Amino acid sequence: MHHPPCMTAQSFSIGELGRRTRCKVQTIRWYEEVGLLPSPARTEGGHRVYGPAHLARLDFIRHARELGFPLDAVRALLALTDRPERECEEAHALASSQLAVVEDKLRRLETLRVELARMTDACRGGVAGECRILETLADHSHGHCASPEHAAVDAAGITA
Amino acid sequence: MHHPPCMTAQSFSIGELGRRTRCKVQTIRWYEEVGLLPSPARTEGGHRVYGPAHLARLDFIRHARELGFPLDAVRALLALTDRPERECEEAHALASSQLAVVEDKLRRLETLRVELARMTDACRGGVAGECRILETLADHSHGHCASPEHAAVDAAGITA
DNA sequence: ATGGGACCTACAGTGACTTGAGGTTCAAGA
DNA sequence: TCTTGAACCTCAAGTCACTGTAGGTCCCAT
Repeated sequence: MHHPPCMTAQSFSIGELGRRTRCKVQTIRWYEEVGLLPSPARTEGGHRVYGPAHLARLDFIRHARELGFPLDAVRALLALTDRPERECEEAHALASSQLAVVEDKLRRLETLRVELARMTDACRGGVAGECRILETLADHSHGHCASPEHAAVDAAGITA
Repeated sequence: MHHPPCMTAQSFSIGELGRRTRCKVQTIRWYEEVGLLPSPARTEGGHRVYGPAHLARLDFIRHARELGFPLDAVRALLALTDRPERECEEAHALASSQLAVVEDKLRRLETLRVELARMTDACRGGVAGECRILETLADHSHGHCASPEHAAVDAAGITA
């Protein structure tokens, strides 16, 4: 078990970068591939070598992703940090639309929680033929209340 | 503009089934392909013809999906309805694990909501270089509190 | 007979990665 | 110096639950 290679304060390997950002190595490589993270320098043998700028940028990306911003929004936010003289209206718009998305999901998940809780509560064990859970699922007139056009939308997904 | 074809109480087309279950036609075909919905009879010309049993089964599937059960769970639940003499323990286990998933997501989304609200609140307009939103995202020591091993897990996804 | 909506198959694309195969490089210990 | 084996490399395919497209066929009211 040896220590990580090329591990200084200024320069580190992809594995070390992953450790510092709680990000999988493959994910880092993928962010590079899709242009979120600039291609780093390489060793003679072809291993990636990162510096503090990469670390900061990846931290930014991870934080934004953890808040549920889709990659396109992350890209737009990164572009803003690269041009600090521009107005930050766009950042505000992206953040508040993400807030709206999250609030909407909270409302819908709460509805699901209530129905699931009712289901599990009603089931008193026994045979599948008499199971309340299965009955509820089979009930044609179940009480979901999404608007028609958004009926089946993303209720499974709830993807931030 | 003609009325839907072969549209009786007992037998109907894929389009009519979709209308009755709020389910897209392609999705129905896909459920058939992956074995959730049995292959229906066909007309001479090859059009699918469904009956009440298909309608009931698809309603069941849609309802379970809307509650966020993954397809494998839906498959297991359907298997139980097909064997009503078996114990419903499994249904109970599936429902309560789904409830736990939803509750976990609610907790995490609430955390996100608070942080996003704080961010948008703090931003008072101006130039990107001074934007609170961008600063917060860039802040290395941001206050997310997920456990280490679940840190970046699905915070973007929040997939039910 | 005709027009055109509804249907058919087959395949590609989505988001955001994850997993796998198969091979190469690096650094520590002997 | 050599060996070991974790960490690295590329490329390709798989995940989930669909959605969308292309190019054709069928059905049925007029």
